Amino acid sequence: MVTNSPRRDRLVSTASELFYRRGFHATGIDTVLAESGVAKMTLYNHFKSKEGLIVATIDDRSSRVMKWIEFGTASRAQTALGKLLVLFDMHEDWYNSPNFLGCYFQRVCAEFPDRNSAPHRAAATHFSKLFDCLKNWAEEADLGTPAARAEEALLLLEGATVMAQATGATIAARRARRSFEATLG
Amino acid sequence: MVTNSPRRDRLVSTASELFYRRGFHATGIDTVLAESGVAKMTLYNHFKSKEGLIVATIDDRSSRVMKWIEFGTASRAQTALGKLLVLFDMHEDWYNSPNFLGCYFQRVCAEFPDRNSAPHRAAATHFSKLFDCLKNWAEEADLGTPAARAEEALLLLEGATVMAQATGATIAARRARRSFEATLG
DNA sequence: CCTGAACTGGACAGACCTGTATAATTCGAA
DNA sequence: TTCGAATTATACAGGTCTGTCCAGTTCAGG
Repeated sequence: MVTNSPRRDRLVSTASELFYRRGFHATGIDTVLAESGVAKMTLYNHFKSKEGLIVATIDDRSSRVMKWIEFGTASRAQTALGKLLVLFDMHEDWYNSPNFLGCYFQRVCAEFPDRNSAPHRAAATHFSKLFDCLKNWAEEADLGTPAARAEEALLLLEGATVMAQATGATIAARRARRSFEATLG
Repeated sequence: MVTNSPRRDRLVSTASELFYRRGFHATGIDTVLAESGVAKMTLYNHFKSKEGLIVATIDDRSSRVMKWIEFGTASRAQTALGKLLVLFDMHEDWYNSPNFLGCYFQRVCAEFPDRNSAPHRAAATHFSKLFDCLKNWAEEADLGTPAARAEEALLLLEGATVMAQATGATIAARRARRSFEATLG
C-alpha cells in the first residue's frame, strides 16, 4: 500500500472530479477506473475499499483548499483582517466559475450523514482546519473573542456556498461579507 | 395516479424518514416498501419512478417546514423582527434534537447537483419559499432593503445548519443570530 | 540478463438495484 | 350481488454495484 505513486495520484484526482460532478454513491468504481485508465486491482492495491478512495479524495481536496486559501489571501491582502475579508471575494469568484457545484465537504457530510463514518469524519477534520486558520487570523487582527469571530466567518462562508449552489445566487458571497463586517463592530 | 390516499401518505412519510437517515442513493425502493408495508406495484401506481417519490418527499417536507416556521414563530414572538430572531432559536432547538442530520434540502442539492434535475429544482423551490417568508417579515419590520436582509438571514441559518451537522457545534445557531442582529445596525 | 514488485485484463461471484408483468385478492359502491 | 378500482404477492428482466481471483505482462534496479 504505497502512498505515493502516479497511478494513485491519477485515481484520486479522477475520482475527486467524478465524485464532485456526480456524487459519491452515484459514481461507480468502474467509471473511475475507465476515466483514469487504471486496472481495478491497482485501485484495490492502493485502497482498502471505495470508501478508502473517497477518504483519500477528501484529504487531497482539503490540502488543496487550504493552499488555495493561503496563497489566494496572501496575494490579495496584507493584514490578517484583510485576508478574512478577501476570503469572501475569493468565494464569490469560485461561485462564478463554470464547474462550481457546491462545497465538496458539505456534500460528503450530506451523503455520509453518520458522524462516525470515515468520510464524514474526514470532512469534519477539514472544517476544523479551516476554523483554526480563521481563528489565527482573528487573533492576529486583534478581534475580540477570535474563536467566535472564526465560527461566524465559517458559517457565513458555508451558508453562502449552500445558497450559491442551490439557487445560483452568487451574490450570497457579498451578503456574507457584509454580515461579517457588521459583526466586527 | 391518485394524489390523496393512505398508502401514498405512508410511502411518502416512510421514504422521507429513510432518505433523511441514510441518503437518497443509499436507500433502495425495497427498503421503503418493506418499512411501509406497501406493495411495489402500489408505489409505481402512485409515482412514475423513484425520483417521483423523492420529489414528493421534498414537497411534503417543505410544507411541513413552512408550517413549523409559521406556528413556531407565531407562538414565540409578536413582531416581525421578533419572528426573524426567534427563528434562529428554533434552529438551535432543532440542532439539539436527537435525530438531527442536517437540512433535508441541502442534502437533496448535494446528492442531485444537476440544477436541472427535478429533486434539485424542488429543493430550490423550498429555499425560494423560505426567502419569501423572510422577506415579508423584513418588510413588515421595516428593515431597509428587505431582500438583502432576507438573503442574509437565510444564508446564516443554512450555514449554521451545515456546521451543526458537520461538526456537532450546535452553538452555530447563536453565532448566526448574533451576526444577523449585527447586520441590522 | 534476472528478479521482484507493480500493474494489467478479464472473468466472476454475489449482491443489490429499478422497474415490469401477471394473476389473485380485497373492498367499497352501485 | 355484481362491478371495478385499488392493492397484493410473486416472479423476473436487465442492469449495476463492489470486491476477488488469477494468470500474464511490464519494467526498473541490481
